[in-house]
Amino acid sequence: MIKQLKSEAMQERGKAAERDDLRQGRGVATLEDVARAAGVHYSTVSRALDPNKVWRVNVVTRKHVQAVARRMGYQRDMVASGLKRGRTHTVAVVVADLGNPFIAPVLRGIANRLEQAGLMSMISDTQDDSARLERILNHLLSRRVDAIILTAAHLGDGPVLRRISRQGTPVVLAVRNVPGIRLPACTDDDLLGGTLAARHLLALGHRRVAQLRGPADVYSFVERAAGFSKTVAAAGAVEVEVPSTGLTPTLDEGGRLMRLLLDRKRVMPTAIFAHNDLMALGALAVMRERGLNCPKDFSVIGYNDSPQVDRVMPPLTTIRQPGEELGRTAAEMTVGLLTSPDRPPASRSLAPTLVVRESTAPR
Amino acid sequence: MIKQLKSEAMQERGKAAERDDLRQGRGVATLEDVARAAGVHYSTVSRALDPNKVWRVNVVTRKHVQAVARRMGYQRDMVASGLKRGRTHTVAVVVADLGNPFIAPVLRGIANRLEQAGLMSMISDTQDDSARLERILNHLLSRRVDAIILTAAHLGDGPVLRRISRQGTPVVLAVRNVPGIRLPACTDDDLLGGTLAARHLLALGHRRVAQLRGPADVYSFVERAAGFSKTVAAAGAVEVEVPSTGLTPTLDEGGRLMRLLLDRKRVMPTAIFAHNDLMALGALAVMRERGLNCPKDFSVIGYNDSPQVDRVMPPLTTIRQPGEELGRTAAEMTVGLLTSPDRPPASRSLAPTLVVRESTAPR
DNA sequence: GGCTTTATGTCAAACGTTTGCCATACTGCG
DNA sequence: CGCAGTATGGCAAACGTTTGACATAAAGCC
Repeated sequence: MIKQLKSEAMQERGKAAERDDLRQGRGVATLEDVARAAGVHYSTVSRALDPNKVWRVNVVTRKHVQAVARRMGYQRDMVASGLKRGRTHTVAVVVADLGNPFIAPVLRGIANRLEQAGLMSMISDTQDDSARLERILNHLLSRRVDAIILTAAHLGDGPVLRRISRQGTPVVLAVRNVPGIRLPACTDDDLLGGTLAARHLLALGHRRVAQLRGPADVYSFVERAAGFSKTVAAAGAVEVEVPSTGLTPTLDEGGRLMRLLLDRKRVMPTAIFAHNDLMALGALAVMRERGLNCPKDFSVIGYNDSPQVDRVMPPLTTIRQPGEELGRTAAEMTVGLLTSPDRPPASRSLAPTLVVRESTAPR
Repeated sequence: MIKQLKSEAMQERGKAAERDDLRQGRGVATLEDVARAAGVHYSTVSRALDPNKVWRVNVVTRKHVQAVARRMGYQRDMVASGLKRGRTHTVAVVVADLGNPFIAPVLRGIANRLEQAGLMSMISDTQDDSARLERILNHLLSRRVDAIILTAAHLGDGPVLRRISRQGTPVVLAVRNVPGIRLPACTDDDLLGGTLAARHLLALGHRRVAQLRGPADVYSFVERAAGFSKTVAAAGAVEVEVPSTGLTPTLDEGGRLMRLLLDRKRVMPTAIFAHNDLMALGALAVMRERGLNCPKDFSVIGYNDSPQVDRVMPPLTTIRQPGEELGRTAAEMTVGLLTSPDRPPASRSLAPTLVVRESTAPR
């Protein structure tokens, strides 16, 4: 009965004010606009719309306020909210190269999981350059992103990452790890991946092999190289050295290394382990332009199982990294870190698998 | 002389305060921290660090403040600044599908241009779903992004876009246009693209052709279809209808349509125009699984010239959209819109080109 | 010397939310 | 009826920056 009255009174107050629904700022309603229209104080509106605070407001008032807010199309201003609460509900995702098709599933995994948690992802591209990375990280810090998922780490980035982390923004490493850093990471087991690649080539009877190496300051490639070399050596096979490593793990660099290898007038390998699919594709292109055939002249194995490499010519044998799962898990860890910052999630390493196609053949 | 004194006094004041450089909040310096350390009012710090306001502060003070700020690693809090100024220096880029390799160059073009203007890009993926798009747009609004570059528009999105635009956030259309909307757009000339595809097939002697259509509510595909059909009809050739259109322009849908076409026990086309490369690839996969050969049994032409389609089997004939340029131009328009909101940039339509490879052959 | 300029810094009010605290009114209880 | 207890809403101070308005002092001018 009393509630009834209350409600009616509110509607009266309401009507009077609703005529000029919005002040004419941006065409967006603020708490104060809604408050005026609903005939209550704006703090009440704030509470009525905050699931964690609704219990502070009477159910009748709440319904009324919510209705008015909905009608006016009120949307909480995340900037103001972010300033006050210190949470922007934004997670930055830093990638090395958006042009690498492998990254797409990772991003999808991340975005999907983050969205479930009400977080948005903000993607930036370092172009595999540490200086750019540092600039980007500073920028992100000043934007107060809630966390950073970094898939573009180089070995030398440790100090910067520690600084960022110390300043209070959680950092989660994905895909690329940095050894010795105390940061949760979700990566592929690259040592195993390199081993699988070597075993496959050895099993096909290859005794002279070579690697087209990715950047030496990226841990993933260091590990792939190590796993590969160790396995090759253990089998007593010989590894032919390519006199350079890729500056970036890209098509062009893969091509450059392949040319370098071919131009050395020395003993040739019969099989090649490219540190990622893009480099493998680059190498294949060079082979084609020199009239060489894969897998006849060279067996080639890539890494990542990027989308579409099953359709190139020849379909690429490769090591599959579980891209989407890596992304999802990294996002999962990030969410965990945000909800309970005290207990940081344990790092995880996911096992890659060998995918045999037609770019590798028995010797 | 006087300035000298001033400077010394400042240093005195400074020293006293610098001992406890930071209040212990987040490990980040605020204007007030810097002000205390430098012995001036925080508004002075704000001005000393704002290129547009430095003239308001004496050169000695300025140098001093800047030095202190640098030493303390001060970084302007973009959230607070955004709240006050109403500019977040963030541009949202909305894409339909990050898994579409064609989008990578577009994004690179956008990011590079925006970065020059001191803007960050925030990427989100609608998965080609209008409901998701609306949710995302609302979210972006509440985050007060400075502008939105939309590459994922559907025909039905007009009202939503108008609403967003009316509420004060500039929207620029890229890649996909929406006819009749008064929004600057930077798109490919899809009508021409469809025409080029048809001409190419006709020139090869094909008289029965079919289209694997992208979503009927995306203008790009409508245009491609129109350009193609018109040209085919004008030449007196016959267009075999596929009894469905792709729900999304993806690999799977391309495959589905191809199956549908093959399963109809009716007259078969000799050439196929897939509305994008992904759909073409999907169709090729189905052909392979049915033991059909491209280009022997069917010539196939795609659209976009996505990265890597020159390496698939058979290398894909396709219509090239200038992805990076599309992105760069859209970003350019956005920057223009932000610097002079009064005079909106004119829409632009870039011409596509035919890229002939091996998936098309004479009939 | 008294006057107006000009240069430079400080003050304080925003921006839109969030939230601890207070005021009020109502409830239940002896 | 008086009092503690509870439910509910308002008040106002933050969050960190920006910026118009003001204060102060020095400089220029007659």
